[in-house]
Amino acid sequence: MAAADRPEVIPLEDIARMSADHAGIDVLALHAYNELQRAARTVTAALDRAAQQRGRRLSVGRNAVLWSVCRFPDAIGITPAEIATALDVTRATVTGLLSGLEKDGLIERVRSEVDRRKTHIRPTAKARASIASDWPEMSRDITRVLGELSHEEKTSLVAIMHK
Amino acid sequence: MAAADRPEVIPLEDIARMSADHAGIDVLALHAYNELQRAARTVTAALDRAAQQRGRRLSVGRNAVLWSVCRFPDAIGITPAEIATALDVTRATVTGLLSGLEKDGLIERVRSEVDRRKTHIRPTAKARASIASDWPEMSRDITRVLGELSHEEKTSLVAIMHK
DNA sequence: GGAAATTAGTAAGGTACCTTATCATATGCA
DNA sequence: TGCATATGATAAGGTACCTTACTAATTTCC
Repeated sequence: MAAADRPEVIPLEDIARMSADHAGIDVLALHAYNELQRAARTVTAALDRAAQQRGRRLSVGRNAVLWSVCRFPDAIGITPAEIATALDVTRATVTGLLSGLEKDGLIERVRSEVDRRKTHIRPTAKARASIASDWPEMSRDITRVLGELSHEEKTSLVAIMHK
Repeated sequence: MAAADRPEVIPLEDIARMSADHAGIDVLALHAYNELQRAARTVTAALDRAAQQRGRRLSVGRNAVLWSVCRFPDAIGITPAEIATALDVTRATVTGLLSGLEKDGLIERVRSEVDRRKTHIRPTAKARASIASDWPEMSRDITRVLGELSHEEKTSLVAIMHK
């Protein structure tokens, strides 16, 4: 296959042509959907590649949970149900992800004194160390992968999370 | 759990606080990463839910392939290797996805006359019918899920696919 | 003509994620 | 006091995706 024959990853704007071909279809929306999925997959792959060299790599799910956990003041600790709400998955899913993190020694479960049904999740010292060593590189990788435009990036974020 | 205790899905901007807590870490980048993954998952779930009511639902992978196929003039037909390049997966993966689409009668494989190693992939009449009936609803769903801002949406797209 | 490269496909396997259904425990309220 | 509800955990399963390694056919280039 000659280089000239190879299509650009996304041909710049045959969106217009497709819109003409398929009247009544929001081609831009479909394009957005496909790009969103591809971006998510590609970034994950790039992160895996980068992380492989220095060993550890948190899965997407575990990273999301740890991220939720670390967004809160340690003194309190978020609960699994709250994480489930934030991530829009079932509590069962969160339980599984937390168990993985706990086995790795990254979080600890502390039964609530106030409401004994609840468990407060807190990052461990190991998690803090891990974060201190991994997140800077990870954020550097992400920044490199996502390229420029932390400005529009933020815009993008806000728009997407608005949904 | 009282409503007041429940954290917003994404607390508006404790990003600043996290940035202060974790010097040297691009918190915005990590946030972008997590949001990207969550958005991809949430949109997929929403689409599944919407599509379930009217039956058929193309998986993310098959949709991406069909999307690639339909971006090109029928007369020619894209090749599996080109799809693999566009989607950034191996040819084996594409073969599998194409086989699924072919079994469903949505694409056909046509051996190239020019280079007999190659196969040209073309959407079938059934695919055209399917597209005509499904894509409008799907794009409507996506538009609804992604909310407003086809303007910023496009910006978002361009930024992400720029990576 | 023959070695090297390319293409599509097959085989076999693995990972990560998520779900539903069910429980035991613990609260809250009428 | 007792019923409805919330919480976290467990069990059992399923789906989608992707990979590496290999083969057969074909083309390309020296």
